[in-house]
Amino acid sequence: MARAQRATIQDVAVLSGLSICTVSRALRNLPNVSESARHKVAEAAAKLGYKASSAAARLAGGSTGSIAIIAPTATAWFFAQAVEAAEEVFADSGYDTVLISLRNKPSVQRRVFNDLSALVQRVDGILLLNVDLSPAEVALVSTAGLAVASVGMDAVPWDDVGINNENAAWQATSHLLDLGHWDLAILSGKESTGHSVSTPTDRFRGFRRALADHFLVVHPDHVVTADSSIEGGRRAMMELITHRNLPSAIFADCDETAFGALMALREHGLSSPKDVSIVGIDDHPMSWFLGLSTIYQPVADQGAFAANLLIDRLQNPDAAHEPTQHLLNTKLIERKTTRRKR
Amino acid sequence: MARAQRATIQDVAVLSGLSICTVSRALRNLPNVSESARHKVAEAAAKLGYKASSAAARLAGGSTGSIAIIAPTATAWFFAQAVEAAEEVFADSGYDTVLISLRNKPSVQRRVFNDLSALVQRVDGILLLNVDLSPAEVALVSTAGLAVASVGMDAVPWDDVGINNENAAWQATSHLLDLGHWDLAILSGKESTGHSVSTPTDRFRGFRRALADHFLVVHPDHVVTADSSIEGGRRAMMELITHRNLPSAIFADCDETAFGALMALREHGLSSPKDVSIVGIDDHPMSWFLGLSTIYQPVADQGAFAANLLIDRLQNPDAAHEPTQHLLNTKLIERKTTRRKR
DNA sequence: CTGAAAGCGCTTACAG
DNA sequence: CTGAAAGCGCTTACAG
Repeated sequence: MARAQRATIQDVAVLSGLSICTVSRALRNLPNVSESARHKVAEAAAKLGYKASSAAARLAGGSTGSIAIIAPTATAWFFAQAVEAAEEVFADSGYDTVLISLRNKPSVQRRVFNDLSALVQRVDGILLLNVDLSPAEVALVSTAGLAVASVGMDAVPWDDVGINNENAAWQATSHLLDLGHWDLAILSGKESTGHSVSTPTDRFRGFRRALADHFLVVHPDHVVTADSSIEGGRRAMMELITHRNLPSAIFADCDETAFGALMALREHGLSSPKDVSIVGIDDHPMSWFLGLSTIYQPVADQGAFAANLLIDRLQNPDAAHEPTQHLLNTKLIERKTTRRKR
Repeated sequence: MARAQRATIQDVAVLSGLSICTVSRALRNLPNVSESARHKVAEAAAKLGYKASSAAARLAGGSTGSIAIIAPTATAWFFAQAVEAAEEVFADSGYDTVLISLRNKPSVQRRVFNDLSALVQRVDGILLLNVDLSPAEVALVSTAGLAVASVGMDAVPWDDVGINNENAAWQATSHLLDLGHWDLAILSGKESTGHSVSTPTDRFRGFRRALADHFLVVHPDHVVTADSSIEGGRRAMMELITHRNLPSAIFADCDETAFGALMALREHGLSSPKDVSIVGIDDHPMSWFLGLSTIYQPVADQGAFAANLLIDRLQNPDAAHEPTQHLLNTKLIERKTTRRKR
């Protein structure tokens, strides 16, 4: 099976009556090409349906036309959203997106970053989504000579976009407090082991600050660790119900944790908001369905925004530029799982 | 920022004391290389941490080391699962995966398949996930000179893996019938407009056949079209409740449709299984949570299986080979939304 | 079994 | 503003 014969830069040069080199420059919008030459080249290229060979371009030192997205997993709702949004931005800018899932496994993460020098030659940039990097890995990435951007990462020497996690948690907790609850528990995300993702820490901090604003302190018994999943939330809630004591309101670190909590409640013949108010963070589509009060965060927007920052760097490689952090707004969505304490 | 200096095939040749050409052959496990040469090359390559430049290999006519996954969308639960499973297989075989989402837009699909000749030079193979292709597109793909495999597609000249949709629907419907229900409605997926995805048609057929097995026929009023989403299911169920009449049991074309139906029920002060039994297809993680009876289908397995078939073709390109279709088993999971009619 | 040579299709200095 | 030449790092016939 022969592959379809494709036009080469040579064909464009012949048809336009110019040299390969001028064609190359014209096609890449480089300076020092006359308007008439530019026009002829564009015309010839269009007629031939010419597309540069990315392999040849890459080998000769040009761009690869690909951007890698590295995510802790590709299946979680948050990441699927962010990945698709970024992919759209990349595709519209003419880039292929190479998807790399760490599959929530440290061993895979280790392998990916060990082989970074191999990846570097295959892509022009890397978009990191909430990847918990060690300082060594951060250094590796930032010296790889690629454009880099990320979503939801901290203290990192490249552009990042995320939300203010402390504030989001503060909003959620304050909502509970404003409803008259003073007996609060938190189902808290696992502290990260790396150094570039501090989401759980920040959210806990927001919880504590909201309490402090009401002259309340965090009760150790009312801090239960749950990995951010339905099952994790269910387990944490079970623990709270059976081994500790039920507070009147709960802040769940994310919506999926809240779903699990709701489930555990039901298994014990309890329900929300009757027996306990619950608020999460995310605004997962199922939250609407389940009537979960939550803090909305724009997920696709974060992916798209970071992707656009990356494209900007790629297009203005030499523009001097300090790493920036962009925080998108979150918003309380009151539904049915929170109500006034009585 | 200079990219890290990488070892080339030249370096390996010098260190091993052999020619570039022998190194190339040894590295690719081609015949006509002595054991001792193979050994020396392996050693030198390991010492240098050598990795072939995929750009150079590709340009010279070798493989690209990439495989494209094309999916209708990357955000739906089903596709996120299948994509991650396939990505794992590809990564373990040393391939990058290029993710292409059609974003559920015909215009994007058109663009992707128009530009197929450009994509062809960037990847060694294509994995299609439930992509509803026109005959022209099928022809385009199958003559592209690439390895191709798919999930959930029909009448297609390459390997496919899926489930028996007619049987799955039959299982679901028979479950309802076995519980004594004879007054059934179906929330049916939209008929596809292309020619290579017949999931909705097959599922409707299974529904009809199960009824026929009990000497029952499909009542037109009890066939409601719903696109496979929560919102679609909700709308369809609303239609059923307000403009038609409520049957005693419902087969929803997929779990997300069933979720929407459950929601509509609740909005009307009704509930399942009290007022109506509901069964879906998928075994979405939320189904467990909501107690939805459903037909389980292995999703990650389908993605992984198809990915492996693709890798096989890539590794044995000349093995004569008829396109095969592999059907994985489905299984009824009884939970709380279905019960005996009274 | 092994190697010298040509070439894949671009880009990058370097002259003009 | 334009072009001839070299070279990116591989693979593929073709000799030996």
